[in-house]
Amino acid sequence: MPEVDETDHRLLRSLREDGRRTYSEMAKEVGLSVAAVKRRVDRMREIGVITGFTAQIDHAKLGWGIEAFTEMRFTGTTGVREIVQTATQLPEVQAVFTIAGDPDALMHLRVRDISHLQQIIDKLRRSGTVTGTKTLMVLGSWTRD
Amino acid sequence: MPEVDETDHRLLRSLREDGRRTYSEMAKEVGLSVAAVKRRVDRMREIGVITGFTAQIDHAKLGWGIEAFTEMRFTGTTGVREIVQTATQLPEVQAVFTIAGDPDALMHLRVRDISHLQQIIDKLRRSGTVTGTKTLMVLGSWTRD
DNA sequence: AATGAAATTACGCTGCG
DNA sequence: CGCAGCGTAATTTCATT
Repeated sequence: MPEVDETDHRLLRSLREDGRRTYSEMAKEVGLSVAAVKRRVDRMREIGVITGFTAQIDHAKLGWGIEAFTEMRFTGTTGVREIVQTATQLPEVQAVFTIAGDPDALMHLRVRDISHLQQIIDKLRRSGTVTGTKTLMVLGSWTRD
Repeated sequence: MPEVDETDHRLLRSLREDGRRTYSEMAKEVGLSVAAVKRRVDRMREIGVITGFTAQIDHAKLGWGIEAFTEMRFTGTTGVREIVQTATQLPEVQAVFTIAGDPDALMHLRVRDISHLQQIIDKLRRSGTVTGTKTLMVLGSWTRD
């Protein structure tokens, strides 16, 4: 569906590195005019290749220093929608991945400290049809870009 | 340590929702002048609360439709640095989390298709001192914002 | 120390060729 | 796609509390 050529990919890479980069900067990078770059970026937003822009935050500096992944298992009758809805209401849940096989879901959590983590896991366990959890504590992380 | 007040938090929320939001928009939101908003955002970048800005991409629309998490275990002699360095050289690796306990690391992967996934897992397994892997295939995901 | 207003520069945006 | 023109935003400076 989307025709995204090599120039578009270069623009994407540039915007992933710095989402506030100006069109004139990118125009120099790819050797096009400012207007052409804007049209390409606008188009990629329209077709949904670019879904948005966001600020990257150092959560540890805001006092949310603990990061964890929790694997969750549910009863056979539990639907995906319920899983996600339960989790999204907790601000500590950064992301929910539904999984093929075992476990049923993987949740990315951010909390202030260990007792906070325990509290959130307890909430998740109590919320409905959870049959088991296993939590992986993150010691360090690296993310592309 | 960063003093981040309630106004700063409102600006952070605003910029996480839309990283290209203008200072004048945010100024209206928080009831300050454009200059004051810019100073606050600049300051949060300086102290490292805001680490950058980035474009959000729909990788499926670019043909990278498969997402997975791979848990990895290593020999006792393997250092964290080696683990991360191995992974970061593969463009398919989106993120690496080193973990307390079992497993030793969790890798977030994006690939074009299943055979591509197999190929990457093979590469990871062969690269050094891996003693075991377990891969969780992502069926669906939800991310805050 | 942080703010607002004013002035300058740069950028975003649109229409036309 | 490039060019050109106009409007808007970013950025710096200065003055104020």
